[in-house]
Parts: sequence; C-alpha cells; structure tokens
Amino acid sequence: MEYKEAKEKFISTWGSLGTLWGINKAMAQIQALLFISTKPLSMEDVMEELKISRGNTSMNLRQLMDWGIVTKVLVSGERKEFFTTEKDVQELARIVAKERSRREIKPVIKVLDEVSSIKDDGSEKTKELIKQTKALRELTDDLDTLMNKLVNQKQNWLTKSVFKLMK
Amino acid sequence: MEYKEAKEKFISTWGSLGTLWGINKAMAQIQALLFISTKPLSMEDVMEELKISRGNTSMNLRQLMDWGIVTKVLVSGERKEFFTTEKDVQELARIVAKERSRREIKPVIKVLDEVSSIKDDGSEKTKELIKQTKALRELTDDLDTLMNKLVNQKQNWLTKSVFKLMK
DNA sequence: ATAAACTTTCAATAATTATTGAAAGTTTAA
DNA sequence: TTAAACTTTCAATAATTATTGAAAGTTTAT
Repeated sequence: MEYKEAKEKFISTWGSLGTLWGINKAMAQIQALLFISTKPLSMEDVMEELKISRGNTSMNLRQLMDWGIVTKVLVSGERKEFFTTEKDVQELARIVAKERSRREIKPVIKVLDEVSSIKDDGSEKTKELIKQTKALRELTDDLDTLMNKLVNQKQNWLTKSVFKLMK
Repeated sequence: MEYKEAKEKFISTWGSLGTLWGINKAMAQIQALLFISTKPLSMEDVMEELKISRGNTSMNLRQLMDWGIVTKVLVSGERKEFFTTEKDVQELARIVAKERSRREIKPVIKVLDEVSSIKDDGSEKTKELIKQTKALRELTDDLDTLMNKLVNQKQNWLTKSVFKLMK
C-alpha cells in the first residue's frame, strides 16, 4: 500500500468513526488530516485535500476549535490562518472524554435524576420507573466518573496505572 | 412531576441518547419503554405507546434482538408475540460494550493496523502517518481491551473492583 | 481611505437516514 | 384446508442532517 492510499484509507475510516466519538464526518476527517500532517494547514489546503467547500471547512474547523481539538497557528509571513490539531493521542482522548461528558452525559444524568425522584404513588409501574431510572442513573454516573478519572491521569494513564491492575 | 410526564421524559431522553451508545432513536425508545414496563409488551403495545408504525416497530425490535438486548417471550394463552428487555443495567452495559467493540472498534483497529504497517519510504510524511496511526491503534486497542475487561466482570464490576482502586 | 486577501454566515439544495403503510409472507386454530 | 391473526418486507415518502456557494463581513497592507 502506497502513502496516498494509506492516507485516504485512514482519513475515511477515521471519518466514519466520527459517530463513535460523537462528531460528524467532515469534522472527523479534517481532524484526521491535520493529525497526520507534518505542518499546519490552511483552509485552502483542507478544502483541496478533502474536496469540500469553503463554508463547510470554515464551519467544521470552528467546531473543532470549540471542542478544543484544533487550534489556529500563526505562520510568520503568511496572511491566512493555519490550523493544527493536538498530536498526542492521550491528550486527544482526554479532551474528547471531557467534552462528551459535559455535553451529553451530564445533561442525561440530570434528567434521570429528575425522573427517578418523582413521588412514589405506590403503584407498580411508578415503582418500576423509579427503580429502573435510578439504576440507570447510577450506572451512567459511575461510568462518567470512571471515564473522567481515567482520562485525567496525565501520565500514561492507561498503560501505567489502571491497566496493569486489571491484567 | 406525574408518572406520565416522567415516563415520556425518560423515553425521549433515553431515545436521543441513542447516538451515545450507537443505535437509532426508535430503537432506543423501544428499549426504554420495555425497560420501565412491568410486563412484556406486544408489537401493538409498542406502536401505540410510541406512536410509530407497525413496520418501524417490527424492524427496530428485530435490531434490538440482533443486539441481544430484547427477547421474545411467549405469553400463554396469547397468539401474538411479546417482547421484553434485559432489566439489569450492568448486563445491558456489558452487551452494548461487547457489540460496539465487535461492530465498530475491532474493524477500525484492523484498518489502523494496515495503514500503520505501510512501507517506510523514509519521507517525513510517511513517517508521520505511520507514527500517528500506530499511536491511535494502540490507544484504540487499549481502550477496547479495558472496556471489555471492565464489562466482563460479572459481579458489580464497576463499584467493587476497579472503581475502588481509583477513588 | 481603499482595495485585496481572507473568513464567516446562511438560505438553498443535496445527501442521508428514518418512517410509513400496504402487500406479501407466516403461523395457528378450527 | 382455509381463513383469521399476526409479522415481515420494501418501495415510496418524509424528516433530518450535511454541504454548497455566493454575499456579507473582517482584517491588513499600502
């Protein structure tokens, strides 16, 4: 397999995996492109490489910046803006975990909390609703806490600390 | 908040959370409905409660069965089929984790493997592609392994074993 | 100040994904 | 058997989501 083919394969695979970490295809592909690029890329570069429009590129780069995954860099002597992504995979994982927790998991926990604390009128169906949403609330909360703990270990968290305990 | 409101809130919230665990809205809502139901439901019941068509219900129930989350139960004296979902949240988490690993993560690891093992032609960009896809491959693999280990502990895995180690 | 270089916005459109409903298929009771 | 009760399939349609591209906005050099 040649460089070009490998690169395309990587970008498209990572792009379609977007859903798994909760972002859309274009966003994931832009991130993938920057991730294997040896130097910051301009909007023009991204548009050309991925064959997507200026507007699309602009919007998705902005979103990636909102996530904290991509940052603008100033290239001296150049007028236009250049972009680069976090290159350390563990730092990336940390950012993604933190953002998904904040954007998606925390709000769900809040709803589960509300639902599971309705007044118990003694009926079987109310009891079941309370019991099951409570269980779900606890699971979600535990997973969220675990994820955040894992991901906050700055130094080789996965391999060094937790992982060995479980081997 | 009354039972009815709480129930609807739970179903719609859990439904929109579908993406987080990788299934579609209707699927997630059907599962949610069964999850808080005190007895198995027929297709008719599901259609009526969620206001969705027969075809949609049939297809999504099937998918839930493919995932191993929902099972048919025979209610004696009844002609039609009834459905129920796994009621234990930890078992649910285990099934979801196993399925997502198999369906999504494993295939990505395979691609990352292929891409990261292209021939190093000595160029900087090839080196970067190899380096970064290798890093991503290892991270993905570690997370996948960790997830499967966590989730295979049958007894109170979260709270009992791993969780305490990290507190 | 102004014009060139660049970025953002957003209404229109395209692409994708979910849903319907009716016909075809299957099972069961009599 | 057969016909009623039920489920599945799938082409058509609807709903949602992503993408475009051109106009409006911004910045910078002169």
